[in-house]
Amino acid sequence: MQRPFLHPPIETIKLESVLYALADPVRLEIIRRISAGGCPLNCSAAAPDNLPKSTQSHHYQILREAGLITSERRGTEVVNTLRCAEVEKRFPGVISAILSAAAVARKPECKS
Amino acid sequence: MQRPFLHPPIETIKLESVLYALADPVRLEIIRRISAGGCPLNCSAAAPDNLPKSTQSHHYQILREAGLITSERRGTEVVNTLRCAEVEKRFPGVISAILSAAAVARKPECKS
DNA sequence: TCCGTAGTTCAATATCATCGAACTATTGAG
DNA sequence: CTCAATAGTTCGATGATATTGAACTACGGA
Repeated sequence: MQRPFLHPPIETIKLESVLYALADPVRLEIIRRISAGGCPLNCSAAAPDNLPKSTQSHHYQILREAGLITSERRGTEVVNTLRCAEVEKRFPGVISAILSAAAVARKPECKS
Repeated sequence: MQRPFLHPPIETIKLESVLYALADPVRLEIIRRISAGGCPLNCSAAAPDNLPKSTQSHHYQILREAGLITSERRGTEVVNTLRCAEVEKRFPGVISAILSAAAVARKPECKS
């Protein structure tokens, strides 16, 4: 067993950390993909292709520590889930507005 | 005359840059203060006390380049104004949600 | 003209991000 | 059980960015 992932209690997460996590194009894209798919995604699926795995790991760690995702080991892979509802309750409107803006910024339409 | 400040056209500003600018505690506080006051503020007034001026300058530059404020020289001081309306039009809900969250995060109630 | 105020620029150091290489854990095949 | 493949993690080095003191610029007032 590897050392388990740590997920901060929702009431301890900081707005600055959430914004910081989402300020990176790669991380914003990860969150956007998980959100668009509507279901948990493993690390490789959510991250852009051709991105080194060590860099991916780093980004997932930051998203986790910011309180935006939970990560769970499922056999050989790690499944990541948005903590949307919790975050939305703590910082109302923040995530939803950012996700809408990110969706528009990408394409006129996306089957999402 | 010093070299004038550059303000990006609103349609060119990037969501990531906006989030990045607001992800820093100092910059978030600056924006919060200008917003709370409801009127333009000079650099020293909006930034936390005891922060070196060179650091302040740096933060204002980032806020400007992100498209969040306009800066204008008025005699010896620089007056900073939020571009809230424009930003809100470009990324609906983003700034307002973040400002609300920041206000709550600071104090139970703030006259804002 | 000289001084004080407000802010900028520069250069040095400290902090953080990226990525290849080596490693760990788990699953499935033989 | 052993071997190999898959999915991620950890480590170390390098490059980028933040912070800050010191020197500088610009303006307004005595």
